[in-house]
Amino acid sequence: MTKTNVDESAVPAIKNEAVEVENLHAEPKRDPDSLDSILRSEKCLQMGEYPFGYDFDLKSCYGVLDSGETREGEHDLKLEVLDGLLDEVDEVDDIHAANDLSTACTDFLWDIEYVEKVSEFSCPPREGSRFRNPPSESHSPGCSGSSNGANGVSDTSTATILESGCKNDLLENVAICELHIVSRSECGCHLPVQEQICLSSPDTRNLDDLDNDEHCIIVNGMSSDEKEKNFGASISQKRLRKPTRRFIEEFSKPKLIDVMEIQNIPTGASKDKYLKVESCKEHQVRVVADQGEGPLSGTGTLTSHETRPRRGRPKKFTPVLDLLSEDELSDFDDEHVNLGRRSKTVADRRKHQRMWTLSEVLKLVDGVSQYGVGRWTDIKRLFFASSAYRTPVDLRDKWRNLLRACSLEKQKQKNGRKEIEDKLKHAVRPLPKSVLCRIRELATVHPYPKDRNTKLSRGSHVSPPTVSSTEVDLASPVARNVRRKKSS
DNA sequence: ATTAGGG
DNA sequence: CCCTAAT
Repeated sequence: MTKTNVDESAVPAIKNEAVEVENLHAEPKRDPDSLDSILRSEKCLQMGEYPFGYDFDLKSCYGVLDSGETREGEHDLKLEVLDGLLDEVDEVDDIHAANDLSTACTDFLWDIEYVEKVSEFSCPPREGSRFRNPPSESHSPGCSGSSNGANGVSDTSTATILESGCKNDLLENVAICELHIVSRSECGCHLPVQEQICLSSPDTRNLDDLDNDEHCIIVNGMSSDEKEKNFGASISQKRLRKPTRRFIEEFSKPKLIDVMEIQNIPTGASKDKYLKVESCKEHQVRVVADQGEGPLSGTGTLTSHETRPRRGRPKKFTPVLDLLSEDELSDFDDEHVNLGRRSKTVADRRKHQRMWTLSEVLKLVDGVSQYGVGRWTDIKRLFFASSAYRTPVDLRDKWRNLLRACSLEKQKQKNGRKEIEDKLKHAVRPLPKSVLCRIRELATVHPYPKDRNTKLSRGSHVSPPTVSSTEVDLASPVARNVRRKKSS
């Protein structure tokens, strides 16, 4: 009896999974036929009715997933177009946001269902007739028992969960569930995970030079083979409950760090994550609620679509809980969990870091040369319109850092001191000399507010009109009006 | 809402 | 990168 029961709980999981995959990759409004039926069936699923067979759902889902060459090519087409437009619009973010929204609601319902299942785990299925599990279509390997289920999972997942210390017998079922949760996170349902795959590809330099937008394209451009593989895997995994994004983030962290270290990308704040995970051993239950608000993106460095909502400027709040995105839901949880200890550690603050690519720096330099220092909003509008991350403040911060780097370089040239050499060596990504040059020139034309006095005093006289850089001259009409704080 | 400055 | 104060 127990056996059948497990099977049944697996079935809706699979269906749910499939639907989510669909949601993830097809922004609605195309192909009313299959999509509608899927959505409808999803709805029914939530209500506990299964008018369509398991068979049907799988087929339609696969059909959609294969959309590459079938009649549903429209989906891919649209995605491609979107990706192509990345430089102009931010729609991709919206898409993913939409997905989050749609899945969040489903998950809410699903959680309820899940609780039911667990609570009557040992009881014979009362509503068993609803679930059909045609052997012919069974894509789920070893769904017949808990141990089998665990075997179906990748080593990493298993290790991770063991690491998390799910030793409690009472939690055994939960543990199984979590195995699948984690495995799901590695199945490529979430784009960031897919990106890991991409990032492990050999050509690191290229990635570095690419814009993050371009990352996105790469990710979406994954060969259909890989896609199929991933989705196939995801569908075949039994999953009882979708993890919160925070959960995924925590437990996939080690992998991210591995990738980063291979690439020599400094992990920065990520180290804190380790500590956090460690501490979670003791408070398993808290794992879900107590994590940062970021999606699997983690240190945004590796993310493709990063929808990091900036804390400083919260967009309009939607009072209705059901309408909140998953991130916001997590935040909501956080509010309750954190009520007691509101203090935020440094680790919490610096969770989102996105490495500045060379092209971004160039854009920034261009922007400064055009607008001058201080009009960060304008620069953002003109040069970083496509990157939702990078707020004007970020630009300013980056510029500050660039200047710092330049001055460091200068010091090195002046007196080749060892300290400075070391500092430069440890610098994350030594900037090309040309860029450094431009920055230095701009620095003299548009001195950064704070350094203004020091620079002016030390450099005795700055010669404004003597700028060699061409684009600065081109932009000078604008730049000159800008923010020349009279040095009183 | 934007910017500067500090952490 | 985040936060806060000032504008």
